[in-house]
Amino acid sequence: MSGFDLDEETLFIVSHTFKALGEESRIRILSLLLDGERSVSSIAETLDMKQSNVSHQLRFLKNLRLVKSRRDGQSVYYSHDDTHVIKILREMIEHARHN
Amino acid sequence: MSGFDLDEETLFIVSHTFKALGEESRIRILSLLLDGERSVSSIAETLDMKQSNVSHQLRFLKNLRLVKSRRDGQSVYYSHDDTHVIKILREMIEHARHN
DNA sequence: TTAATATATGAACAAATATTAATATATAGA
DNA sequence: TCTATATATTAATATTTGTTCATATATTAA
Repeated sequence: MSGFDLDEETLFIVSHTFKALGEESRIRILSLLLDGERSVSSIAETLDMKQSNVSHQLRFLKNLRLVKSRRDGQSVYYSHDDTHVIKILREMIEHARHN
Repeated sequence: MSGFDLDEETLFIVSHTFKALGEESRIRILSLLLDGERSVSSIAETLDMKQSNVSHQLRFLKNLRLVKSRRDGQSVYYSHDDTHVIKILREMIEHARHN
């Protein structure tokens, strides 16, 4: 009967979602997607990351339903899919700045 | 000129703070501290963790100023030192529950 | 000072994770 | 169909990170 009273499943989701936000490459991807949807290659080019790496990170984010994807022709466009988590990311960035 | 326009230092703080919240052992420590300050040995005993491990995790949290410490005799008592981050943790837990 | 207790630290190890390279799959157009 | 382009996947490697062990430091009491 202490603190948040966390059950195992909640603890699992919380820790994994924070892990998703705890890596610079993924933060930069999520940040980029604030401007709207982006193709994989566009993300890779803009952030100077390997295409396969971007794909891996996007899959990670998609598994947690933080982003969603849409295919149009040869390209696949990714965009945010969790406004609440994005709000939390924004809050943390504001918080980090005012330190 | 994309997304949050993140400078390196902000990116560093944000990613590390999320990392701090992204590990079950540290979430459990922070959760325990909601009830008030606790000594290292008390935390270790309650959470069934090694003393040295608790010490390491507390140092991690303290470096990010998420907790603070106070020595009283032989014991060192730790408590929260960042209400905003705790608020973010609470939000994420609520979010995880309503999924 | 010596012994006992609490905490911190450094090194070693193990496990998890990010990244890369190579390749497979899918789509579009010639 | 063949070629070009975009993305996904698998396996290998590299890096980071959590945990433990052994030990050092600090405090108190005898």
